[in-house]
Amino acid sequence: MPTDTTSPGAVPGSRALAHPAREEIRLAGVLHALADPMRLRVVCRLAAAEGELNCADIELPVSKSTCTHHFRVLREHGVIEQFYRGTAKMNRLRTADLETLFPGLIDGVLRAADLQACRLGEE
Amino acid sequence: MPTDTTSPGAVPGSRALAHPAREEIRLAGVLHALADPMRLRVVCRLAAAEGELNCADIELPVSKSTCTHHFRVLREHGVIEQFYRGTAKMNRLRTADLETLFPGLIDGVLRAADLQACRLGEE
DNA sequence: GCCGTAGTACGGTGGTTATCGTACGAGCGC
DNA sequence: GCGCTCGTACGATAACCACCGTACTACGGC
Repeated sequence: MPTDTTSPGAVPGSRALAHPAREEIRLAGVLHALADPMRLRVVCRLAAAEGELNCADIELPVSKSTCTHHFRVLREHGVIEQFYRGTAKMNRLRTADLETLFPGLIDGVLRAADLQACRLGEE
Repeated sequence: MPTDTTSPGAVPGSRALAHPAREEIRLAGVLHALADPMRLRVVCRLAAAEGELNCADIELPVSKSTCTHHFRVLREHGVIEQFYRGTAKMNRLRTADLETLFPGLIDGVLRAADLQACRLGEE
């Protein structure tokens, strides 16, 4: 059932990554993926960047392997899309899919995250 | 730091339940609380009821003790408010608090849950 | 071909969670 | 008081999760 696509932007010949198809994305899964401060931060950065971002560009205060883990959770629950470009792994929010399935949800979460960051002395 | 209140509507003499104060509620906690199908269902029911609901009125396909557990998670993360009335335990969404902290968030989640329920041949 | 950089895979650890069953406590009605 | 209903507390279990380190693979440049 997992549908993988060699995403547009991926260099041909790169290994493919499994992504859930749009109709396989579940609300509970998305909420679970967002319910972790580390992952929430990733999503905020991606949203702010409005495009694709290298894994390494989003510095997290955890080890490389934990980092890989969080990105995988986000991908497997349909929140982000990942593909390889050379040695780098690029990440992009699945804005269109999420907006179609759950209109306004991600925006709401991002706004809430911003508000909370302000309330608690930034960061 | 946990602030408990004998909620308005509680019968005096009832045991009190600990609730987080508004400023203690965290986005990640709320998302975590919502990231479970069982709890999501509870929240939807409460929202539809637009008022307080008995624990037993929200039938869940799990045992009584598991039920207690889920309600506690929702309360401890600031999503619902609970108080005793006689032998019954009443539940109410903390709509005002959540709307102040994260405007639009709960509505977004509820709308998303509705849409998904429709998409997957209802419930 | 060799090296560096980016990320993965694997195995492990400690903590949390969802679930249950059984035994108990608190009010209500008779 | 007695029994009913509603919910709790406790103990157990199995699954899962966040995190780590180490060993590995893939690609690009020299």
